[in-house]
Amino acid sequence: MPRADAARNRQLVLAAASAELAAHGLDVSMARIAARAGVAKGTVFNHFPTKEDLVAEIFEDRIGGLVALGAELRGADDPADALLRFMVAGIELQATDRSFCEAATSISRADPRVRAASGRLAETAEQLTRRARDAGAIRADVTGHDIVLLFNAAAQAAAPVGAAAPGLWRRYLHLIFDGLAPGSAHELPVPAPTAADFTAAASADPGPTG
Amino acid sequence: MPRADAARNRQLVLAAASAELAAHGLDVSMARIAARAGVAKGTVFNHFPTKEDLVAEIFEDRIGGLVALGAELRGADDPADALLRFMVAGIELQATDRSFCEAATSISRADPRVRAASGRLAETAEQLTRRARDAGAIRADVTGHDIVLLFNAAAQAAAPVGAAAPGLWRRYLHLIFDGLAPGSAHELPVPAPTAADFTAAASADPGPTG
DNA sequence: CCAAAACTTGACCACGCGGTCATGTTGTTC
DNA sequence: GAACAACATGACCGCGTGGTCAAGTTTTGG
Repeated sequence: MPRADAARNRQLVLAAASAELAAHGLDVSMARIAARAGVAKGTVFNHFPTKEDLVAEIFEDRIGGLVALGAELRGADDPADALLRFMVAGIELQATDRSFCEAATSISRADPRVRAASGRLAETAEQLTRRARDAGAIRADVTGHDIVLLFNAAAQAAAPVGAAAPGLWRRYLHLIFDGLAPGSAHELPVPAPTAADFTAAASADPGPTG
Repeated sequence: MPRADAARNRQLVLAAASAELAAHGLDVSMARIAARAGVAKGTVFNHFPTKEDLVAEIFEDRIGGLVALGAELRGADDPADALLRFMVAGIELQATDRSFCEAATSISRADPRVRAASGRLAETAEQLTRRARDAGAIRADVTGHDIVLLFNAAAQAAAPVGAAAPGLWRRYLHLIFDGLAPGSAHELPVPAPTAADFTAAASADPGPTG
C-alpha cells in the first residue's frame, strides 16, 4: 500500500500536468509541471518514470471519459442527436486542450494504454454511428472511424483563430454534420480507413523528430 | 551584388530547409538543414539571421504558389470546380508538408511577410468563394475565411493515419464539400470569423511554449 | 516510541538546441 | 596576379530539456 502523502502527491502531479498540458501543449517541461504541483522535479519522476508515462496516463483518462459518455448516449432516444452530442464532446476535448489536439497527430499513440483506450473509443463511435445510420439520420458510407477523425477536422479548423473566436468549432461541426446528411451525399472518392490503418500509422509514425 | 557561390548556397539552404521542414516539421534543427544543404551551420545563419527568417521565407513562397493558383482559377468556367481545385491544392500543401500543417496553429503567423501572404490568400479565397456562391454552387453563409480554415479541417482529419492511407484527405474534402452544398444547409450556430479574429489570434497566440 | 521502509529533495548529468565569432578561404576587381 | 571584400567554417557559448541519485525527511507498523 502506498503512503498517504505519496498518494496525495500523485494526484497533485496529475492535476498539475493535466492543466499545464491543456494550456501549453505537449511541450511543457516536467519542471514546470512539478512547480505547479508544488513538488520537486524528482518527485514527479518518482511517480512517473518518464514523461511519456505521465502523458499517457492523462490521455487514457480523458479518452475514457469520452468512452463513458458514448456508452450513455448509446441509450438515447434520438440517434442523430446522440451522435452530435458525442462529436461535441470529442471536439470540445481538443478545442480546450492544447496537448490533446497536438497528440492526435503524433506521440503517445505508441503507448499501449492509450492505444487500448483509442480502440474502445473507436468501437463506441462505431456503435453510435451504426445507430444513426440505421435510423436514416446519416449517409450510409460513413463509419465510426470517420467520426473520430472528424473530431480533428472541426477542432483543427477553428484552431488558427484560437481564443479570438472561442466557439468557432461549432460552426464547422455543423457544417460537417450537414455533409454527413444522407440528402446531398455524393459518392466519396476514397474508402474509409480501417483499424489496421491506425495501428500501421501508430507504429510507423516517427514523431516530430523524424 | 552577391557573390556567385553565395547565391548558390542560399538556394541550396532553401531547398534543404524546404525538404526537411516538409519531412520532419517545424522542429528540425538548423544543423540538420545545414547538413542536408552540404554547408556549415554558420553559413545558414549567414543567409538567414534567425530560424524564423528561414521558415518565413519558405512559407511566403508556398503560400504565394497557392495565391497564384487561385488567381488562375478565378478565370475558370465552372466556379464550383474552381473552388474545389483550390481546396485540393491547399489541403495537399498541408497533407504533404509536415511543417505547414503544424504552422497553421502556431509560429510564424507573427512574421509580417507570412501574414501579408496569408492576407492575399484569404482575399483569393474570398473571390473564389463569391463566384461559387453567386453561381448557386455553395451555400450563402460560407465565406473565404471558412474555406481557408477548412483546409486544416480536411488535412488534419486525415493526419492521424498519415502515410497508412495516403489519399484519405480527399474523402474528407468531399464530405465537407457536400456540407458546403446549398441543398442540405442548416443554419450555422456561429458567425464566420473575421479578418480581425485572425490578426488578434496571431498576436495573442503565445505559441507552443506558453 | 523507535527503527525500517517509503518517499522527497535539489544538485547534478549529458545532450541538443539556436545563435555567435575569430579565423581561414574564395570569388571579384583593377 | 595582387589585394580587398565577401563569404565559409566549425569550435564555442548559454540555455533548457528529460532524467538520475545520494542524502535527508516522513510516515508507518509493531
